[in-house]
Amino acid sequence: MHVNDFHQPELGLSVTEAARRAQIIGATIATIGEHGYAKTSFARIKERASLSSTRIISYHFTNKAGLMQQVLSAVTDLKSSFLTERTEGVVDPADRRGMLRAYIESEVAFLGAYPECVRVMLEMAAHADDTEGWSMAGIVVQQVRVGQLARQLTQGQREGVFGEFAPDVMAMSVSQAVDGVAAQLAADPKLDLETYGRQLADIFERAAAA
Amino acid sequence: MHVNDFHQPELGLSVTEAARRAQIIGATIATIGEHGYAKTSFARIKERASLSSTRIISYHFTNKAGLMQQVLSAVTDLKSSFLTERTEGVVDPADRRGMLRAYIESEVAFLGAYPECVRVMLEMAAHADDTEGWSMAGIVVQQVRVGQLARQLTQGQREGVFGEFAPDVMAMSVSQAVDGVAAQLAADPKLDLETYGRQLADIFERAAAA
Amino acid sequence: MHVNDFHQPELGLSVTEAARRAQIIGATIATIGEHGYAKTSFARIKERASLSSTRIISYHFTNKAGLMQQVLSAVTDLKSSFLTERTEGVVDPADRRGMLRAYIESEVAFLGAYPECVRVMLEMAAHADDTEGWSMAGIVVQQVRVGQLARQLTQGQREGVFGEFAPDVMAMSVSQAVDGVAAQLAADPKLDLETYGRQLADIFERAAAA
Amino acid sequence: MHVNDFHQPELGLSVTEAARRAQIIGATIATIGEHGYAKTSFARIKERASLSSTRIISYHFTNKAGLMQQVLSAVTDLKSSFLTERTEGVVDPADRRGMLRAYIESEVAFLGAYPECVRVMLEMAAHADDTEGWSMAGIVVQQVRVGQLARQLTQGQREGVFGEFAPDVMAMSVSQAVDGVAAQLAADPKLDLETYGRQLADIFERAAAA
DNA sequence: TATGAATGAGAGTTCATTCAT
DNA sequence: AATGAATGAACTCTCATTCAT
Repeated sequence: MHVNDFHQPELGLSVTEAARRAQIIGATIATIGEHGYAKTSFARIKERASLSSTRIISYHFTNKAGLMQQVLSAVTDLKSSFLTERTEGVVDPADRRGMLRAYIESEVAFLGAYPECVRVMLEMAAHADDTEGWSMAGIVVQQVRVGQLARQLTQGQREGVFGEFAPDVMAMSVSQAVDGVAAQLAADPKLDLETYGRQLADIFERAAAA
Repeated sequence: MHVNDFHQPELGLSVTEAARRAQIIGATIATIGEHGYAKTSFARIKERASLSSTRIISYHFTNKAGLMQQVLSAVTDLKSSFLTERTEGVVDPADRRGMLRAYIESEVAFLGAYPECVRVMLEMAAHADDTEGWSMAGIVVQQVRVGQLARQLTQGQREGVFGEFAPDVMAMSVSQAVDGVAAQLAADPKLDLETYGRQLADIFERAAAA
Repeated sequence: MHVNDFHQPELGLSVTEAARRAQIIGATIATIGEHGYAKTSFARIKERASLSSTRIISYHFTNKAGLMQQVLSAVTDLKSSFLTERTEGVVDPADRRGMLRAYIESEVAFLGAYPECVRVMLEMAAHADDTEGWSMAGIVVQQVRVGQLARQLTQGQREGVFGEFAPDVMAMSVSQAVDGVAAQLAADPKLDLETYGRQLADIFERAAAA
Repeated sequence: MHVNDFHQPELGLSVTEAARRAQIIGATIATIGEHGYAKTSFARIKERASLSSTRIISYHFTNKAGLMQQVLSAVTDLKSSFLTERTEGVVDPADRRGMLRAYIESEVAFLGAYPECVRVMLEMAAHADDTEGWSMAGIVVQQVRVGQLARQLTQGQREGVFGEFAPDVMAMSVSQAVDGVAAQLAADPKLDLETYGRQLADIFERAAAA
């Protein structure tokens, strides 16, 4: 799956509902990625998608909230399919240490693969309260992931693989550290993410070690 | 020094330049704290400060950017004086482990003492590119702090107090984890910050240990 | 073609894009004509065009600059078509003396026919630097005309029809004299333009004579 | 007399009423000269004169109109003294042809000597109706001069020195041509004014010749 | 499936001026 | 001779949305 799945249809042709929506969503992602959420207006999206008027956006989506909601799910879906594709079958779910490392490294890898989407998620989380009417259901997915990580950690402690620490605090720290890489990457796009991911995993492996 | 130093003078009275500015800055902080940066307009600030018109804000500050700049320094100053007051003389600078713990715990303590200010700093960092023309000098101060932490860690490694890890990655993780607490606190204001701070320090102490 | 091509549609009716634009442009011309450029605000235009709000102006034109640009071309077009209509075929282009006279008299005639438009051109030239972003392409058209006149004069000199003088200085003087008539007319609307034009042509004919 | 008679007193020192007024008037002239009348606000004048607040301008002048009035007389006085100084005793008032040439050449010379002042006069004439309440008494002076020229021309015709033409039309043309040089000079500051003035005088001399 | 036309609300900013002292 | 503080009015422009067809 590629982010470029959201893109311009042949110009002038009438397009199916679905394609138009995808096109607009794609343009919105690109716009947020470049200018940030706050400067992402219908007008700007219109330009990026080469639409004749903003009216067509209002037509396909009930609301700005509605559009954003869909943008969020698109990005979230992309991420979760990326992660399952990358993790599934690779690591033994019973291997707690391996799961921790896999969590960190795959998150960092996603960052490298779709920095634009990461920016979008961060921006949307930061502006969650902008318009009333769009729940952060997508963001919640993230929190679920953090919750899962916490549970894995707790389990690992019971099994004696991990030492003593507050599992939820550790999970939060891991999650935050990963988010921090995004900022780092934005500042320096040439950052070596593989190394960075490994070093991050090293750190938290030692922190969690028995 | 308290955040409440910024407050309403008697209504209708003419007030000194400095007092007015402080009042407006205080109202701005409160407004950002409650509604977020994006919804912080002159109109809203006016209401909170019980001013007769927004015009008076434009009178005392060259710009919206100018106002925000000053808000940022106010908050930054408050934080740095809080931290020095709390850390100075308490910990031996040569005690690397102690410094790491002190860093984390004092940051978390600040969070508990001035949650509003933390919100402001986060919001402003997120909207740094909103209006061109206001440098994020204040935010840079933060980055300086992270840099100092990284140097402390490196030094500790040379002295054999700390183990092997990438100091800058560790420093970033610590900083991010601390920021994460802010979100945590916003979600659950009854969060026991002292415990949380200790647990966080524990985690990173183990991660850094020789 | 008449300036009154720009005018009010029935009130309250929805109108085509083109008609609205023409209406707004017309109202703008009238407003500049009456109050001058500096006092021509969207609000005043709105009133003259009987619009419900100034918002509709921003809707149809990207900018104030954009509107003014279009006003300028409207007026310029009007003038150039007036002039060609009046000069074309009437004077033999090889008759240099006749061309000089035709230039002066037709310019003065335009002044009489569309004093409002002349005011607009003068005002806009005077405020060319008001808002950055609108090139004075229309004004340049004027300069082109002066350039053409200069060339005609030079040619006439070569042919021995005209005497010795600096052609560009002469052309500038002619052009300026014509502009001066506008002010004269504004001060005394009953001024006999035909006579005035003839006298002006007489003067420059003698000045240019061999 | 120099335009720089209007200028900054020693900073910080209390200054006499007259000096302050001159300083402000000088700053206003400079500001109009550089930015044009429309962009000449109290704020801009304040900056150029290095005043602490615009309030001081309101203090020394009843009005914006009042200030402009005085600016106008300052400039007008400067010009008329320049002209008398240059013309007086040089040309025999009975020498009509000489007077015509002197008129043109001295006006052009003034232009070269004080381009800033010329800009001011042109700008002010163009915005004569900006603020109600300031008569263009100064501009009228100009018109008086044109009137005098017209009378000289008429007299010259009676004496047989000049040919047949409408004296007021000729006078207006001369006056306008001279103003045109200002624009020319603004476009190309290296323009050779002496030559230009002579050529202009040549043209009108021929136009007026018997 | 898509448009054309319009809209109300609100934004920040600049302006010359005035009431005090 | 000068200031500090404040002000009301007007400005252009952007926003997401809606009524028609």
